[in-house]
Amino acid sequence: MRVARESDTGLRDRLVDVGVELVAREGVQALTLREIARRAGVSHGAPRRYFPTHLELLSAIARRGFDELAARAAAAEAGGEGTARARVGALARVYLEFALEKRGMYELMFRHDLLESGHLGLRDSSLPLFGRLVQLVGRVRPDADARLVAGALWAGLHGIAQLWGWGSLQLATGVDDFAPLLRSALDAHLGPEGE
Amino acid sequence: MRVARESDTGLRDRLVDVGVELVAREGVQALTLREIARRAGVSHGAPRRYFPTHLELLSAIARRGFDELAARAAAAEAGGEGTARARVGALARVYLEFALEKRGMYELMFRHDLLESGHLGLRDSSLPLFGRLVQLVGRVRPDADARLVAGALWAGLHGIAQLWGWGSLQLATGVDDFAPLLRSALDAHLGPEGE
DNA sequence: TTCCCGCGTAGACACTGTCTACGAAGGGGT
DNA sequence: ACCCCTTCGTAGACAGTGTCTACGCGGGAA
Repeated sequence: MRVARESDTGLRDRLVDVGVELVAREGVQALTLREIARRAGVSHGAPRRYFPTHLELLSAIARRGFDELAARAAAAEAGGEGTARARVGALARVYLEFALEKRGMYELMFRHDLLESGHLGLRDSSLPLFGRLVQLVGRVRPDADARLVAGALWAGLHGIAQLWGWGSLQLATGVDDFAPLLRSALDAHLGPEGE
Repeated sequence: MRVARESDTGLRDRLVDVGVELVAREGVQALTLREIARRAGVSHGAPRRYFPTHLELLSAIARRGFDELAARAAAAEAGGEGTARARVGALARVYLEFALEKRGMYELMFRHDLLESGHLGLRDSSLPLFGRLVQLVGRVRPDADARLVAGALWAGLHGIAQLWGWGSLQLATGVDDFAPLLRSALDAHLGPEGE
């Protein structure tokens, strides 16, 4: 049996670490199997023992992203007071900030062609998050179908993240800050701020 | 000089034709330079004379998508009567139907990493379309900043197209038809249907 | 005829992901 | 103490990719 020393993280985790670092620094297209192996200091065949396929390694990297997003959302909710409306706003802001701050990772997380078909991150991390959103939306707008409104709101956030992320919305709308767009989306789906 | 016979489309157009056909049939990942050349019946080096780089060929293919989307939108508007609200709804429906009917093409059109950095399609085809959307939105909601509302609405449509396109929204919301989501988004940004 | 030039061919190169055979290292059972 | 055996990483092959370069064919122009 192999004894695990304290600083011995194991190759599996090291590969994912390298991937997270790499996608943050150079983007999705840099996440080559061989490049990750190189930066981890092992041969190009080594990852195969832990990740039978390139997609599985990418999926493991993406899961880190989903986990961090969930953690950020949890942290935002931990400072617990405020109206439901304000909480949705905080959640949305966290979401957009994550997407725009960690662009490469966000892109990876939503590149379904690069991830295992199981939609890993969604079921494990995003669904609870979406459930929480539904819950809050239901409290803000008891009149409407909360899942529908939450779904449309999520789509709006995703669209803003994506389109803003590479400049289309700046070009189209002429604004240079995404906050007004976020406010517009929130007002639209939840009603104006003052309730 | 070379005489152009009637059935002689020229290799350049034939390559783009093959690409459009291929992306519709097999998806973005099938749009290999060599595969396109193969299906066009030429050697793998031939495309290079017309498209110095793979990205330029993909961009030419994507432009066809932008053009068709613009054409569909124009056709929808040609049947000219109806309130501004109804026109926005028609435009939105056209957009979503295009995105979900021609999934591969839509994916290509918004894969900025595969397109020339000039964002060709946007400036030439999408921007006029967006301008028209702004115009209509301004008529529906004279109170608000039309560009902001139109931007948020476009983001919502894009998000629905993307997330619905690979099943996330179905999974999250539990519905199996995107029409309610579209209606929810339209109602949110434009106010309920009955004006 | 002879030249030239547009157009496509064919091979090389570095790179990718996957597969397979191999070797080093170390603990457990006898 | 010895051997075996499992674990883990190495190294090479293979088919495929995008790009680059040298080459040849073929038809209009001089």
